[in-house]
Amino acid sequence: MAGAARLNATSAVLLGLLHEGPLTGWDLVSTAHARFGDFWSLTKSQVYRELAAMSDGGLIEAGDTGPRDRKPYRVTRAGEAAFAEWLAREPEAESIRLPLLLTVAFASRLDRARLTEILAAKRAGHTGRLDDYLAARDRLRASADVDPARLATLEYGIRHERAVLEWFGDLEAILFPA
Amino acid sequence: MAGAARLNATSAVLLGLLHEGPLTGWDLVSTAHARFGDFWSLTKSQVYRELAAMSDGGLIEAGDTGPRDRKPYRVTRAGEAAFAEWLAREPEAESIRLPLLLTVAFASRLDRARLTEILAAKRAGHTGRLDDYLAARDRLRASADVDPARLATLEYGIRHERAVLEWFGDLEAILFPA
DNA sequence: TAGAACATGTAACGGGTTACATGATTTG
DNA sequence: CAAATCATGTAACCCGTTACATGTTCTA
Repeated sequence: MAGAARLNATSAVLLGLLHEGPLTGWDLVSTAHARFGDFWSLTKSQVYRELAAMSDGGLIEAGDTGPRDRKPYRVTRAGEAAFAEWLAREPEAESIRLPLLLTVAFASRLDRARLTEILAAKRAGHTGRLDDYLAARDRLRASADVDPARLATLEYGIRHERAVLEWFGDLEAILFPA
Repeated sequence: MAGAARLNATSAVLLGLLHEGPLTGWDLVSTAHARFGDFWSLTKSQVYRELAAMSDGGLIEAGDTGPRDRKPYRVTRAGEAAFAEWLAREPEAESIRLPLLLTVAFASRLDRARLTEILAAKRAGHTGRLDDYLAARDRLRASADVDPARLATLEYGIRHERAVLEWFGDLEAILFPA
């Protein structure tokens, strides 16, 4: 029965997507990547593993196998309950792991030219991502049915990237004061 | 010889700290927490595990055991080389995992009052963290020997927190357009 | 002298990543 | 008919977290 092992965030994401209709593992991978990839990554190994576990736990059920072994899953009542409980809980603290800041923290031990190179590359990456987010926002706003939740998460990305880019702008001045 | 298994970021952090002089596992835990905790967390289990592994790999060496079984480690030549190589590499992409954004992404399935509650709590947390960072920056600037690298990482935190707080300010308007 | 802080570690688990393995269907 | 894409999954590893286990030294 219910007491099922606490849902982890990755399964919860999958369960949440399945609330919109049956999907196969493959669909879940691509949908999750498109919708949440910017702030929650997952791999197909995880997806198939969690689907198997949730199926065992009675949170989802597989429907009839279609062409190419497509196996659509749908949420059960127990799954709906588990998801509702997960969604209403206090969200975990974000786990922060920023490899670039480690490099910066040890900047004094790094050749300055190499450091500049690394920073330029990272900066370009963030610029590109900001552009992507802005373009996505434009597209979203222009579309018929704007999904406010998607707009909200996109907006997070935009503000974050802008902040990071501002930081890059001041970084050399901070690291190498006159 | 060298070909030693690629250094992971957590060992690299420890190695980097050991470049400033011998430290015990205990010292490393507290120093790493103080210096990098804002963007790279680690636990003592990891520290003792990585110290053992690096010692096996010849990257560090234990000195004489002191009182309370204090066991100071120091970096070897091989360790210096491994760290230098690690530091000059292209930093990994940041792994992003923001549980709050999952909650926001599924906001439409969540009771609005509960959502507001969750957002308020998270927002307060970010406000507190920003205050901490600002205070730390003041202290750092006032100190005799300002460490530019520490200032740079702190500055990242400050800009990030400000951006997040701005986002919170607009969030309800985005999620619940008039 | 009791409790806090110091100090070391192990064991077990959870979950993210990568590599491996296989085959079906579509499309050019 | 070849190549790309679709589609499923397993195995092994790495590493972060939590709980467990033990003992020492300082300090109030």
